[in-house]
Amino acid sequence: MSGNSAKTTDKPESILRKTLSATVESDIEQRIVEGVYGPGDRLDEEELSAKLGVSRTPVREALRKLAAHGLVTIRPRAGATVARPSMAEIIDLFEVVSELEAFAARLAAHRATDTQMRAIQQAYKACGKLAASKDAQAYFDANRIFHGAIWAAANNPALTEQIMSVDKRLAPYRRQITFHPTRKQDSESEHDQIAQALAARQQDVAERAMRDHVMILSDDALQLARDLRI
Amino acid sequence: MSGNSAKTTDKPESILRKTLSATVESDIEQRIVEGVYGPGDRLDEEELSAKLGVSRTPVREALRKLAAHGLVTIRPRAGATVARPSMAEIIDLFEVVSELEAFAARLAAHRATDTQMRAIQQAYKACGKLAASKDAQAYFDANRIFHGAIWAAANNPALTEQIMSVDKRLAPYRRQITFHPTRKQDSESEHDQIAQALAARQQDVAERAMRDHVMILSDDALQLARDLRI
DNA sequence: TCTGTAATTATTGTATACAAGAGCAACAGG
DNA sequence: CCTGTTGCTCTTGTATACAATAATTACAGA
Repeated sequence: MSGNSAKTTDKPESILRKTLSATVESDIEQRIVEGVYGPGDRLDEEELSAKLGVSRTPVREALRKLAAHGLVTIRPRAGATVARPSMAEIIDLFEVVSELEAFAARLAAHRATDTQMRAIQQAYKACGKLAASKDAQAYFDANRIFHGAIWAAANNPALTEQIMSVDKRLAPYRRQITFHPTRKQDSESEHDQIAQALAARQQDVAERAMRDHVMILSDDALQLARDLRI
Repeated sequence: MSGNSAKTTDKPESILRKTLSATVESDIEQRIVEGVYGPGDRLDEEELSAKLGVSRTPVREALRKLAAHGLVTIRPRAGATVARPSMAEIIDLFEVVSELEAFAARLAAHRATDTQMRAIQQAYKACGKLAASKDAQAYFDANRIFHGAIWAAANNPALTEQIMSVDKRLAPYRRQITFHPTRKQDSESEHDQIAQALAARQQDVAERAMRDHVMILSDDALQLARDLRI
């Protein structure tokens, strides 16, 4: 058994043999990331089990896993809620993710295969087209694909995992930004710098551009959060 | 020693209201980090529940949480085992943690309070004293305290959390190194550089020194792993 | 009306029972 | 001797029952 485990592409979401609990987890997670359940919302076990058509047991296990990832807060004997990080925590998380993404960009500049590089450039162009459009959700998704292509090109699955983990926790706050009309254009010029640096395989430039890009996003998110009194 | 583990051992996470599952989790985690259960070892639910004096339910929840942290691998319907990352995955994890620790060092150089700085220097000295000693475990612990003091001085709890998470997964491999006699001396000169840079609040130097320190550790760990055919 | 306390309620934490699939062993056939 | 199949066993996955406690409400007294 220890022989050729080969390349078990250890994807976070890889569900080879579907167990119920796995689908329950991704189901709840999706609702949180998509904003169906917002920060602070109560996650009643019975309610969820009824909604998902399973008993409390798999729901509980899913909630525990999500809590381990920081997406959900569980207070003993007081139930689970969608995590509601304080302003300070949000700042900290953005700081971490900006560093990780910057590192991913550096690695990508160094290690991206030709195929991966093409994927990045393609995702960049797709973003550009949607920047002008009114469809914020489409741009949000395209943006995610662009970043995801860079994470993949870093060729470090553990790094990707870490970034995605932190990113999920920030999803509610990033989402807000996307709906600000001016942000998309600014974001595009930043994406342009990143894409160019990567294409030229300039590690330092790519790293710095990515860090700045995420930090600007962070500033905007925080400003918005402040305005909205989150 | 099946006796009740009412003794709250050294737990970094403060548990306000102790629930059984919480203690079960840290109990299993401790056994993994301390090497009682090594990579690949099977974690039988019934066996653990008997050993810990609880039913399967809390054991299962604990295992799920540990799996979420990457410390345990769960294959559906095939049980849980202590995670056994491939060589490639170990490299990736070291790469991530070196970057995170380097970032923590940078932040610490910038943000450490005087008290925090004193704690770092104190931990550094404690390491130095133990470097010459034969007590590998004591040095291992002192080393952890030194690094922990720097993480704390970065004043970014989210970053500390990430580092600790990755660090736990690497514990079995780091542990090996500590028992290599030459490593301790080398490590000390590296610690010296880090401590000096922090004291002088030189962000760039501290960052680089820490990155190099962890990467050297990584190289040694991998060499050793290779020798031991892990 | 406000406040502190006590009973109540509702939800979580844990244990146990049952169902279902994976792994193993015995065995038949080559 | 090896190999593929078949049935059994053992562990996990899920459901449900019960216990314990946090939150809420009702109420008495100021």
